[in-house]
Amino acid sequence: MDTEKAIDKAEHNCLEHGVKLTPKRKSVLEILLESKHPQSAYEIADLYQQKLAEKIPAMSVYRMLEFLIEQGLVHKLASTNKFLACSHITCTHSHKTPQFLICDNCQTVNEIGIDSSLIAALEQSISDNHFKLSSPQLELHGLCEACQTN
Amino acid sequence: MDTEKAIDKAEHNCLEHGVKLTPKRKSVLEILLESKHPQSAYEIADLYQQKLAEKIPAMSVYRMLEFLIEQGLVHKLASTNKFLACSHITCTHSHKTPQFLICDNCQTVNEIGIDSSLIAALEQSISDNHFKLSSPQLELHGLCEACQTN
DNA sequence: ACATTGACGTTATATTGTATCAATCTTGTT
DNA sequence: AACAAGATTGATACAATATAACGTCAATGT
Repeated sequence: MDTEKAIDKAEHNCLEHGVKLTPKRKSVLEILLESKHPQSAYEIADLYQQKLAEKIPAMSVYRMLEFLIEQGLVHKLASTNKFLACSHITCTHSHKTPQFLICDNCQTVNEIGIDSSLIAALEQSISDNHFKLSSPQLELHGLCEACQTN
Repeated sequence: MDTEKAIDKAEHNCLEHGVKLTPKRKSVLEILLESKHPQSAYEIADLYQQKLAEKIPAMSVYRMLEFLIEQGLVHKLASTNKFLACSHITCTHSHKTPQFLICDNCQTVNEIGIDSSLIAALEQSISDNHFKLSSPQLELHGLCEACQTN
């Protein structure tokens, strides 16, 4: 994944929405783009300090993550309390239900695109229960290809 | 939902599996069965104290929850860090993928049974990504029927 | 220039969860 | 009954995650 391209896209995106991708916000996004695995807010604070030789309060990291999540640039994994850059930042297609395959062994996460007809069927099944989905996000735990063979 | 019947079933269940549903574990399960909403571990500790006029350490609550989850009697909602009794304790059919519709307004949770062919398709889509699911659990946030109209 | 707003810092505190070791209770066996 | 072994629970400490409240400063528009 091309970090630079993603950052460009993110900046463009923020401009369009009339919000600011400040240097610190950008750094946090960069850190997540360069991370192989999802990171906790405190881990991000550590990485920030390593990378920029400057301390950052966890409180600030949470605020920046909140911003990035609002802009759809970052996702939070509720099941692990960690954060990761949206892997579709550079895509043109509109974002829908994010779906994550989380490897419980090596922690890598695959943000997949489940067949949209499947999602539609799922949503139908849900609306049959008279329920109105807000932002569906599927987090599925298991083992990735590499970890299955070990 | 009939608490007593569920407790009976749970006891039977534990007997079959050669594990013990101790009085405290039973109390924790009762508390969840009688709760309208999912509860955090610390909330359960408070309810326990109210109900039994006896303090219980949070650590113990966590252990009892762990036990109850292992027995499939309780679920943990990863997205909210709360616990709830499985609403299918008294059912005879085998338990599969638990799926929760969580109302973000009133906190009620509906444990639904999504069409099994749908789940099968979802799992197919996942195995197409060379991923091996461990215990799929879907947590879907939104608004329940009652809260949509308000 | 001035007021307003947003971004960020600072501190404190709440909430959720785990590690560790001691005490107690069960159970099976002798 | 007496004992050993294991499971259960208590007690204490602490780690990890998250939010609240308030202050400062800079950017922005009027």
